[in-house]
Amino acid sequence: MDVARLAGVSQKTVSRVLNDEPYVSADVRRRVLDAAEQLGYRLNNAARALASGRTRSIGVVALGTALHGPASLLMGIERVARDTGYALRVVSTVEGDPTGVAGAVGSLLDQGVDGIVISEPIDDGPVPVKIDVPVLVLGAPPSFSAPLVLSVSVRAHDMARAATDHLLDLGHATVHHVAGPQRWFAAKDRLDGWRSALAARDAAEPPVFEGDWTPDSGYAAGRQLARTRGATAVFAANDDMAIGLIRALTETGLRVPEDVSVVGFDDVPVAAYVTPPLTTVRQPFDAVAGEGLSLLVHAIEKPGQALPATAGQPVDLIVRASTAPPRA
Amino acid sequence: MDVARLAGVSQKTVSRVLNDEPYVSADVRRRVLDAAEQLGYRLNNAARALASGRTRSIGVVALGTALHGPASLLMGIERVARDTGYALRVVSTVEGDPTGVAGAVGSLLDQGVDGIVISEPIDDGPVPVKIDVPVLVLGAPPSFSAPLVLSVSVRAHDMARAATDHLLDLGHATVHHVAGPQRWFAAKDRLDGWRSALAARDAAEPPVFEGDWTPDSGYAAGRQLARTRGATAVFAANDDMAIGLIRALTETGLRVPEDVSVVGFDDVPVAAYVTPPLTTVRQPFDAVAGEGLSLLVHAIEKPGQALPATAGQPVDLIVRASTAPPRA
DNA sequence: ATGAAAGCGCTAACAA
DNA sequence: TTGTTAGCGCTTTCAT
Repeated sequence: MDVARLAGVSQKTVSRVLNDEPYVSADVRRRVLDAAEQLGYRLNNAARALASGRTRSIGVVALGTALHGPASLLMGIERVARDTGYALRVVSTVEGDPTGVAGAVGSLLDQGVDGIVISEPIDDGPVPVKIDVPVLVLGAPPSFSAPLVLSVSVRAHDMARAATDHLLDLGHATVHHVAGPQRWFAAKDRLDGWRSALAARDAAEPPVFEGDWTPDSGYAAGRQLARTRGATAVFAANDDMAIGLIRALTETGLRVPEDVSVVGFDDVPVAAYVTPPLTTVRQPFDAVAGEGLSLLVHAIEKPGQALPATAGQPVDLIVRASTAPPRA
Repeated sequence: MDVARLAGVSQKTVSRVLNDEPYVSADVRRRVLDAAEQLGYRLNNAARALASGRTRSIGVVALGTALHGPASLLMGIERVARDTGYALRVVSTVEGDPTGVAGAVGSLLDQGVDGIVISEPIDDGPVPVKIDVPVLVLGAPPSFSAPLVLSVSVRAHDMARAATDHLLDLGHATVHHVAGPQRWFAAKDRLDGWRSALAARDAAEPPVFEGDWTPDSGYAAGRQLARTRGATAVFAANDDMAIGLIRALTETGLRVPEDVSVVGFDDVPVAAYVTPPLTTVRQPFDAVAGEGLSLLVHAIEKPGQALPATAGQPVDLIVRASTAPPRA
């Protein structure tokens, strides 16, 4: 190889230097580095992967959407992966794709990855793929056959519960829920949290409106809710739907929070600036991504070893002006 | 290789079948496919890349943000890449990273990619990296040394101009601008478009407020603008800032659109549901991603051949309730 | 502390 | 239509 020749050493020594392996004299190291620099040399990743059996990359199955939650999570994953020295390969599960998560995972396996992150998957049924690398599932129950399946939760259940409790604490008799699409685990978790909060107080459980995360669907729910007698508090499964909901209520002459209190979910950047500023709950995307990836990298690099304990994230309810006690 | 033995053919024939190459009899193809299926066999991508010199992957330099624009673009890119049979490797440029785009590109080159997409880059200065694959720049001027640099524009300039013209057409004497951070080409384009619209009508050019895309910065601009005499129309460089701006205006007793008209940029999902519904301009992210990637894939697969002509995207101004003629 | 040889699993080029 | 022979550029293993 050229670098080796230029530095007057063997190929193996170049490999040693470039991989920061021990047993290289400072002098040789310098010569090799200079030669590599001069030649603009970069290690060929395909060859390394072939020879070593490791790709130094992590595959992510993402949802093909620019929604705040999934997008934030993906960016968090990218950042941590890069920090830990792994490259990222991204595949997203498309709406109409019959192969769903299985297809996405298969594609990552074809590409060759050392680990896989499945980010906030939707419920697609079983994943009939033999996975031979560790898998990290973010925000949903693990349901794969793989040598090791890790899971880190965003604690959406607890957050939804806190949001509902907040409304109940304010004195509302019960809380309505505008849910997300129930094929999403994230949506299911929030609904469960809401439900358990109601159950704990023996509050009546009103019928659920199932939206699709868009403000449009929140708006539609709001139109319907405005016709519902005695609805004084609503918990929406994301901020976008909450905003659509508030608009519908406002248009029908109801005031927020005087007539109806609304809580959202996500704390999107505009949540503090809409009218009224939205009470919501903030998801610790970065923390979840960081914690999950550390686990995954650990599993990749030290297979078989016990995993480090993880902290668990706090629930972060942000009270703004869209919630108030019900009128007397 | 096992599959070859099981199917009773040579390794090369297996390769032929799995790559859909011609000159394989239907019978042999079946046997090979069956054997591969039975063994759960997948081609080793590292070995293919090493032997063929192609990775069948495209690298994306993304902005490490979940903002609507960049996130939408990334998802659009992913979709098209997958459709065209390329895997995606994503690196994002981090805020404080001194190596910026150059570092990100270097990392992709290390990984090995057949082409690179630089998505809405910020102005980082020159990129001192020898790139040896075609590069596609989305939404910014090409400024790299590479065998081929393609560029597809979102036409932010024209859109900003249309937004400003809309306000001017309504009868406003001039239009204020809340700009994005000027290190972003996207922000610069919008400012230029605004400026040229004003110049074309000989309208006075008020001082620019430079925000950072967040509603907070729009809010700050709004506080300042509320104190500005004669400000009746504002064009904000994105919807989030427009929403913050409207809040500040409203809090100081000004009404939108009666006292001040506001136009945003992006058409985020909630734009139609805030109060008042926001007049804005929609960026054709999917179309831009699709067009750009087709070009890039063409350049990768048919180097040297003339590129197909591209359509160019229409400007899509969406007039809602946040704009009106100035009061008499 | 350094080097030589073998081979990772494929595809390219050429035969047959 | 199928098979043979070489590598691709590294890392591994074993010497030295």
